Amino acid sequence: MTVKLDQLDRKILRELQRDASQSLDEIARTVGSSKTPVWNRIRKMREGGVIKRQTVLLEAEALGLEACFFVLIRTSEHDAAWQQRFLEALRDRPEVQEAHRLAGEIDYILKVVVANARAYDAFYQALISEVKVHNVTALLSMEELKSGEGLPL
Amino acid sequence: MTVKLDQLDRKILRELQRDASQSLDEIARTVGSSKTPVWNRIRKMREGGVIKRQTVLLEAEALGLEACFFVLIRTSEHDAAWQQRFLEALRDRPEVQEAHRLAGEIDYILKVVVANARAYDAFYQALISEVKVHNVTALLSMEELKSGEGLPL
DNA sequence: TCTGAAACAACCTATAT
DNA sequence: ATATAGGTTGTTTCAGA
Repeated sequence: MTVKLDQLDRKILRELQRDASQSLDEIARTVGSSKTPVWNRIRKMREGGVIKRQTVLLEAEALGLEACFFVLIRTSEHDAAWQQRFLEALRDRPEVQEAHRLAGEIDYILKVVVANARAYDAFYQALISEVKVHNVTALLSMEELKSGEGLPL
Repeated sequence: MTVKLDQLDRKILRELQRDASQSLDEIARTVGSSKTPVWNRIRKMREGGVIKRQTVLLEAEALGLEACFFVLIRTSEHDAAWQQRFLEALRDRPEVQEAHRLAGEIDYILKVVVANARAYDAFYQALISEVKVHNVTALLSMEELKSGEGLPL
């Protein structure tokens, strides 16, 4: 089920990551190939799940989302039922941009994007009323220094 | 310079975030409008910077990037020159997917994606040799529970 | 696998409402 | 501000090498 990627595939992915609105002709030219092979490779990488989806990056501030928090969560509950409920709570909340289960002292990290501090508090209250957590630390982002450059190829 | 967004704009953005490969016709149909207005609105949102760019989301594992770390950094240096050098170090490193300056005890958080733990150590050693930092804590992700859903509209 | 070309679909502009 | 329509560009398929 693993697609093998050669240098040409990686060049194509690099271009797509940089600007997915380019035409096949443009991509073919910059990677030094022609339309059909580029198209076939893109199709295969889509089908093989290497390319998950095509999307747009939006300016959060323009949408009135001016606060970004990283939330560190410790829990005492580690049973399957609790995990399931926690997972569902995260999936249900669109403010949660990203969630990871961690190794070590801290059990989870979330990236949460909301309108303001009050909206974060509403999120926090809702979350802890749904699932029991031992300790929560919120780190407030003052400035995004880097983002959206895509994976290194 | 701020583009005002109405409900139709937001519906269009929701569709674009979900799947930017859709045709104008499809989008127009699902948001309950027709091609020309949808196209004009997209153009305005592009020009106004609401839509930053169009890209593809890739499967990191398929590219051999199997380790994801969140790195918490404390520093004692807070002068402008240090900040500048730190910023440049981050921008130069493609492993750094995201970087934020924080309020509070912890000064910075990074999201770093690399092939494995050894590659992370190489990154870490390179970083601390370039800029002086007081304290670094790395949180290793065991599992990505949520990502790439896009901003809430 | 790639090339080239033909068929098809979508984009973008202009014009009109 | 939205609809209709046509020229232009881009995508997809299919021969053949």
